[in-house]
Amino acid sequence: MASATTVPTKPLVVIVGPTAVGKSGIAILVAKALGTEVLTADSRQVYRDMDIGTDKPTAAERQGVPHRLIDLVDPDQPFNTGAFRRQALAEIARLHQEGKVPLLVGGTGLYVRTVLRGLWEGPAADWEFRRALEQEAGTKGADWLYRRLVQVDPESARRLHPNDRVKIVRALEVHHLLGRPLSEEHKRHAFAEMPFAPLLIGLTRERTALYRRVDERVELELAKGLMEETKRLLDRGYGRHLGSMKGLGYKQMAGHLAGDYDYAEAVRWLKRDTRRFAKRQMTWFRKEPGLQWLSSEGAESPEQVAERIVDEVRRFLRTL
RNA sequence: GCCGAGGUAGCUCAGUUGGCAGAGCACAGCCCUGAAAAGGCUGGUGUCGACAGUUCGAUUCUGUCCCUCGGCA
Repeated sequence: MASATTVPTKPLVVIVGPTAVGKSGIAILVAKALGTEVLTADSRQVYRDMDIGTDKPTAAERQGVPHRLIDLVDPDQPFNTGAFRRQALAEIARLHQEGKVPLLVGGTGLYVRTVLRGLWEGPAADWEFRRALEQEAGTKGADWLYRRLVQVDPESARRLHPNDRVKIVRALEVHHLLGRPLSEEHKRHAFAEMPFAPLLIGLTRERTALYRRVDERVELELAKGLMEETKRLLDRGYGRHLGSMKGLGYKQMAGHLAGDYDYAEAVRWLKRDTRRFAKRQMTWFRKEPGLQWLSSEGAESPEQVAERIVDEVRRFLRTL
């Protein structure tokens, strides 16, 4: 780990942005121009056999550019930020060794952040413990978890809303496993690592144009067979409770297939939820330090955007 | 033309026995350290169709008019 006083010199180019902004296509062009590969930072594309719903580029679309960090696990295998980061660091190290500029591209803000600024090396999820906690919460009332957190880690309790079950459970889990409050560990870590010299580019578009692209992309995924893909996954025993099946697209299609709502509603909700997701991504990336935004207009071709990025990268590499 | 129903938030509608109007959705802002496409928080001034009347006070009652949707001609 590089300390704050040594200036990192190993370059890392990162392209982030909301879903449907056009990252994948542009990234392939940039990677080609730079003679490198694409490292995908996407928490959904890590799952094998989930292709249409996660909008993985096809072999033809990849144009011979190798893509890494996708298809890492089966849909029922646990995956998490830490696993992603370890594999990402390994790929980055390899590319540096080969004299290539690593290019990290994706929309999962947390994954990108842990590569750029580190991750507190705490214990991974203990699903057994979580299940037991949830069960106890079932009998002792909904606010029992929160009250317990107030006792054990008041700082975390102050930062979390009583309704935020997922994060309350994680804080309790860490305290249970380590005997120390999560809030202290996070405060100490503070995302202060800086292993690379980063160039951080955020792709964006005008909001209504972005939302139009979201709707179009949903329609395209449906036309490509999102429903059939979902059915295939369910038939293979990947149930709705799995984290991978809670992703956009699969969640709505599975709900419809189970008879919860009709097809038109499933599509409407998928579009809505994807728009909301894009909005949340924008909120996340907005506060990523050092990020420079690159807004592309509707008329601008992916080639033109890629060219602007490549120019930026060349300028950046000269400064190292 | 007549009869009926209705005109309230961007949309669908609720409501006020007359007292500064409220839900869902849409949308906007935000939080986030091994589930992160997950999970969570916050945000509602809108000529209550127009004009006049009654009233301390009208979106609510009365009258006239305008518009929309049905039905009958």
